[in-house]
Amino acid sequence: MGKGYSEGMSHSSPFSYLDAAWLRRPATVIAPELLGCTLVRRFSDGTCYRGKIVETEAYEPNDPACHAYRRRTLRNEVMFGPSGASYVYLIYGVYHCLNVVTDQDGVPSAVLIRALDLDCVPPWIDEKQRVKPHRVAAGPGKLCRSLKIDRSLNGVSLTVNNPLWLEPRAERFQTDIDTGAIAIVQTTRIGLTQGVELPWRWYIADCPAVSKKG
DNA sequence: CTCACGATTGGA
DNA sequence: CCAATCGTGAGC
Repeated sequence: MGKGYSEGMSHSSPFSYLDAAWLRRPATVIAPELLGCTLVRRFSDGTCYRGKIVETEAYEPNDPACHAYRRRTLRNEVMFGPSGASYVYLIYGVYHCLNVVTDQDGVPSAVLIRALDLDCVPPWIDEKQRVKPHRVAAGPGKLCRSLKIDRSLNGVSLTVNNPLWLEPRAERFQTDIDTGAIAIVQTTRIGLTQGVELPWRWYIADCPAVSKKG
């Protein structure tokens, strides 16, 4: 079995990242493949925080739960654009959610990043959250809060040294997937009122950083 | 132009 | 179980 990540990476390590070509496929294909990959958050001072993606959901055209289901609007604009951009929106007037825009230009689709296993807890995280470090980014809203992701990052290109980008699976993680040492679970999405039956949520089994339910 | 509601979360 | 909190967009 091959690595599965040679395509779409602009260069070999250490500066490789998941580029627009790699992301130019259906969200339901990308979502499970993003598990084990790394989300990097880079601040203007150069500081970077990394988190392993442990839970994702796919949103596609003709999917009633997709923000772009009805029509193109100001908010969902970026979902209609080319792959490799971020789609960040405000939910319940309180939290932000981060998506990765996927598929061909003109095909509105995205993968929601629902949970991360952070490499370290950022200093601005309050004492209360620190008690359970691997729960700090367990959930799409918490994830954005932990990495200071808001709508100012909507539509940014996910390329190295930008505020956000994605890095491929570590070799060890891929091996563990191939041997079955690590299992991926597929189930229905969370918190929806439409498209509830579609099994488009994926997460790493037995991972403490995965958001509740399922 | 209005207003009901949401891909959530944490506290009662 | 329920409130917080506000941008969005469907419908009038």
